[in-house]
Amino acid sequence: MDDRKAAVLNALVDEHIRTGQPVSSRAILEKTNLNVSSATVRNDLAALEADGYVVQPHTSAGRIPTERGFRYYIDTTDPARLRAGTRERINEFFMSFHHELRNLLKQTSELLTDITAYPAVVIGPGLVGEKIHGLHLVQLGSHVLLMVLVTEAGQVTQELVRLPTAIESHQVARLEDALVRSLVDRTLAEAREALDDAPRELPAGEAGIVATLADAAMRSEAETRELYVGGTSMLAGLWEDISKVHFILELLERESSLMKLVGSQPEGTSVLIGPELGSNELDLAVVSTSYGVDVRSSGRVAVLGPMRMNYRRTIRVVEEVGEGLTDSLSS
Amino acid sequence: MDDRKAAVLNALVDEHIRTGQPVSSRAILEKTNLNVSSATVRNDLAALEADGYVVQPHTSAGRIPTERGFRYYIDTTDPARLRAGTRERINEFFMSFHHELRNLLKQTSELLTDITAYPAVVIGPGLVGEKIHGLHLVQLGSHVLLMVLVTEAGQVTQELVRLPTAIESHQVARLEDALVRSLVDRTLAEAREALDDAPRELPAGEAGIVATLADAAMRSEAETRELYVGGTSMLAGLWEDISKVHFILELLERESSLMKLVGSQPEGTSVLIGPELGSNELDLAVVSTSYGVDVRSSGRVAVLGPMRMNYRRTIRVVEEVGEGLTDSLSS
DNA sequence: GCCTAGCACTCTTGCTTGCTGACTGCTAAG
DNA sequence: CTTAGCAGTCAGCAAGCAAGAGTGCTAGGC
Repeated sequence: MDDRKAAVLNALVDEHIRTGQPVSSRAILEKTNLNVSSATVRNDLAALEADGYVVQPHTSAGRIPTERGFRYYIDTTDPARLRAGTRERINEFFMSFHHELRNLLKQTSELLTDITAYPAVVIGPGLVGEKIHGLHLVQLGSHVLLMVLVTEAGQVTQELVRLPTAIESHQVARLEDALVRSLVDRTLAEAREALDDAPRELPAGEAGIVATLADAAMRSEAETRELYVGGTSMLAGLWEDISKVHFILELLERESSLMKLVGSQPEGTSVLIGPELGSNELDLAVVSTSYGVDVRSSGRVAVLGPMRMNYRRTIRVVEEVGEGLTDSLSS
Repeated sequence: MDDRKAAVLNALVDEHIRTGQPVSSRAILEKTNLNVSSATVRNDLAALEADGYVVQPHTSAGRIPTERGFRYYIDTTDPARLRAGTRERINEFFMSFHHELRNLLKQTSELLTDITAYPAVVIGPGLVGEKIHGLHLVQLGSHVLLMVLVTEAGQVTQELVRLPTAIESHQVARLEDALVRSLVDRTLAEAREALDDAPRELPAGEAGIVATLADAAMRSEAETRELYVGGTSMLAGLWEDISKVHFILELLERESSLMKLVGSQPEGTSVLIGPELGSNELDLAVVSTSYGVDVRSSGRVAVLGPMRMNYRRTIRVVEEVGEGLTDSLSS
């Protein structure tokens, strides 16, 4: 790949991203300052086509990049510098302090989507913690309790517990006491052992309930990462085909798919396109980066769009937002 | 409105819901067992049009219901009986116990969307509680703490607190103790008064931090209802026009709009269509019902779709699911 | 050996036209 | 009040046509 071919390819991808249309040899000529004729560009295009970087949708049309063409463009083009207004907007967002964690993350996804005009995903910080730090019981119905568990790292689960027998409200406080004494400041494994002692202090009827509650606590061990999706309405305009919109919406709904796409990337920034995302023939690109420094405060932010997304700008924005979030959570 | 006109109108709406197309006089004849000719039906249709129940998209087309026509249909038609398989599916869902509150609500919205094929919304239970029941501090960064607050009713907020000075990990436990002693088991108003006493026990540097943390606790008072939206991918197929899909997606993203549409309804089942939802000329219908018995465990479940939604079935499904959720949370 | 002007060829796109079929409204009679 | 019959209207579809955009190829120039 010589210099001119590279320039032609990058100009072509740039232009295709801008217009969404096949790009003609003349358009490339206008966008570059190569001192050659359109016929020369056409020769280069033919070579690029032979190498699999571009294709022609039909004989008398311009070229559009293949997935390989996009890949080359992404790997060789520098991220854009953001306009001062945009940088300022991001800085302001993270300057003004956000009080509620969930709100911060939700609004971060909205910030990303506002600036990039693509749907955005934020994966919440890990907050993985083995030890139980707090435990609270709330009675919802005669047979139903809500048990709120807080781990040492700040992870919260709200467990529902259905009791075999009705319970009086004055018993709830006593049960809570018993559970707090036997579970708090212990890992779940340790707690299980400690359990055998706890029931002895309680009336016979309540011993069984403690066991039920403790079982519920055990179950909550699984890490549940929180996911914040913003800007789904954007995608009505991004993909022409309504069936593609449907597909992407479905993807955004399935938390597991999103985690696989975004969550399983190595630390740092990554751009994945089309087939690299698993399913073939998928007009999708995902730009993501990690935030946070230790496992408690770290997660990922991501933006997704069609393959012809504005990578230069989007990558920059995602990185800036990732840094802002890092500062907010761990400085 | 005589009997035959009512029958004609209801048959027309039924058929329009089924096909989405304008309904001709002949089609109505085939769907009803009226012993009249199509010309008679045409006369009735002309009368219904004069009364504003139906309109003709163009001269030589059948009729489609107006918003008033839909309203009449909804108010006079009985909900459908569900197929045994569907009823069983709902029962099974609520029989198998769900351990995590957030999961239960999320999956309930998915159940609704699965059965009805429309997007669904679940508004979480109130869980409003004034008194602070638990408080936990977690250190995220040198200047950032995460404070988890649990109210008496089980409501959880995760407050981020930025400190003016760096903090050592051994101080966190002491701060937590101080806050627990002064805030737990008090309402936020009472806590504010109690605050003046707490700092005396602590080293000078930490007194200011306690004040900062207490301020954060005060701020979290605002009730934050949780919203679970499922089945957004459905709407790619429900509305023809992509700009409508865009509009509805936007609506589903704005929690405030959803709360206004769904949350502000009186207890029981309600069906709102088009203009009744605020903005005019809006092809939208919302079927919702309340669940739970007291303020702690009660919220709403809702389904939304185009005005030509299958009301008879949808109303039934929403009500059954609402009842199931009520049992799960408050029996 | 690389570049370029010129030209023939291809294929999409948009427009027009005409036709068919679906419904209605109206009229006059039962 | 109902109905048979008929004329009138309009959307939807397909075919045909012209214009325009863009390429590939060839032959000649540096």
